[in-house]
Amino acid sequence: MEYKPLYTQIRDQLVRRLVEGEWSPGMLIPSEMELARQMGVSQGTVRKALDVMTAENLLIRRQGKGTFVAQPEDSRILFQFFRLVPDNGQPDFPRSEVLSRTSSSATPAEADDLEIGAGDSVWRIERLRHLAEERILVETIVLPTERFPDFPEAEDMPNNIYQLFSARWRITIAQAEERIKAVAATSADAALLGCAKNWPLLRIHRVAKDLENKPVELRVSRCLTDNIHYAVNLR
Amino acid sequence: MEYKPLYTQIRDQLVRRLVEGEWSPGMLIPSEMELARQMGVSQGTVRKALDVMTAENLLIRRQGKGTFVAQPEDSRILFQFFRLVPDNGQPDFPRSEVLSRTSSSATPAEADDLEIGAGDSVWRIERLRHLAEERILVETIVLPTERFPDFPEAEDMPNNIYQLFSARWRITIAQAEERIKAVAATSADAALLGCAKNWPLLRIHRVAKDLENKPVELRVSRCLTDNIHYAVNLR
DNA sequence: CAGTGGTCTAGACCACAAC
DNA sequence: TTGTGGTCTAGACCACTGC
Repeated sequence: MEYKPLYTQIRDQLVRRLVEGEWSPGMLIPSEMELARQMGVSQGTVRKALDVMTAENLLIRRQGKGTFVAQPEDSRILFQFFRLVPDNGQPDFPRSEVLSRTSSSATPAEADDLEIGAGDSVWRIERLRHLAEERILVETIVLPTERFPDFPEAEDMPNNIYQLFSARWRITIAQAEERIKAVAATSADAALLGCAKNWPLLRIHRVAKDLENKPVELRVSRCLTDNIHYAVNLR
Repeated sequence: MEYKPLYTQIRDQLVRRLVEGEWSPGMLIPSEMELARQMGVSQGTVRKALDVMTAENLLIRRQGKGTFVAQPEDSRILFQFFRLVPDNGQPDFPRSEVLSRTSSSATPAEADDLEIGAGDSVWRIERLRHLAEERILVETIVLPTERFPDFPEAEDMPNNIYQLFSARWRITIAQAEERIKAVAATSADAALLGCAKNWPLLRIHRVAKDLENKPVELRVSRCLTDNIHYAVNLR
């Protein structure tokens, strides 16, 4: 019972040090040898823990240079959470236009997704996103007020909102679960996206989680997929 | 240039032995020690190769028992290529009803996806699939005749068509790429699915590839997502 | 009990980057 | 040249399985 290999214990200790802010995104962490000395295990065990964390996209290792904390700007993980690509052409990152930011209370469904109490205070952000001058999606982002104090005063929201989470609240998005459906455009969405009412849209319901696997963000996107698609690789 | 670590060379040799049918799905392969002796490397190098193949879902390892070739029926990989789950309730495997099987020639787009010549002969299968008595999707499967001789004489198609590929033509589906869009139901699809014309459907365009990464199957599914969704986990 | 994979260690050498 | 991660080896012990 409860048996955990040494390397996963080492991994958990290292994640703990990340969560507590000992190392920030982009920083060089100590070498394998140094960590092995600090933690009293062999270099091979540290290596296995680091390999696991690299597979989890938490670290980036460079031969000859060292091991670095991954950051949302790293090209390797830029598209980790953005799977919409043009049917013809290269993947590109969309620019965003904030339509509104309001404070309200969580619906029961939202509270369930975010694992907070029904009626708890949340921020609600509406964004319209463009890819190469085309409107491609409108999305609603719901954030628990408790995890994101002072949100309205935040500087202008960057394209990649997870950069802001990281820089301002030290929150790293490590994982997300998406549920995808096809839905008919509402009048409101149709007006924003410039399509006909009832036009088929891809609805992406995302719950994003932090390093400790606790839900941090709920996001529902409605996408026009006339010239783009959602790409998935099954292995 | 062209440098490949020893363990990837070992992995490639083992995949070769799989492709050539030395070991069949479900079979026990030799132990790490035995393979190390056969191939003239250390047990650790074999282990790394086996770990890679396990991560690729090609092998299943059981402590105390040995290493086995993965088979399409293994519960772990049953849902590897089927991501549609009910909004409420447990994942389940759909039953299938074949609507038609015909022989025709590949359109240019199909030929491109399958990496065959335009106009090459293909089989075309239409299926309607049900989940818990509900019609959930209609799909068109396109297979190159060259890879699947005698297809029409094949015994009744099982629910899981990849079992048939494996058992009858020794073809293992190792990977698939899916492109997802929202589309409006055509009259034909609406009639088959029992929904209104122009009702929003999830369109899944899949190219499935074998162990050597060559395209084997093209499949386009149109799904009713009123009570189910397509689940994705981003890490 | 013997045999398997799983973990852990220790040390060697290689490839790469920075100085 | 020095230090890093990447690969490879060899051997020890543990946990699980089946006899």
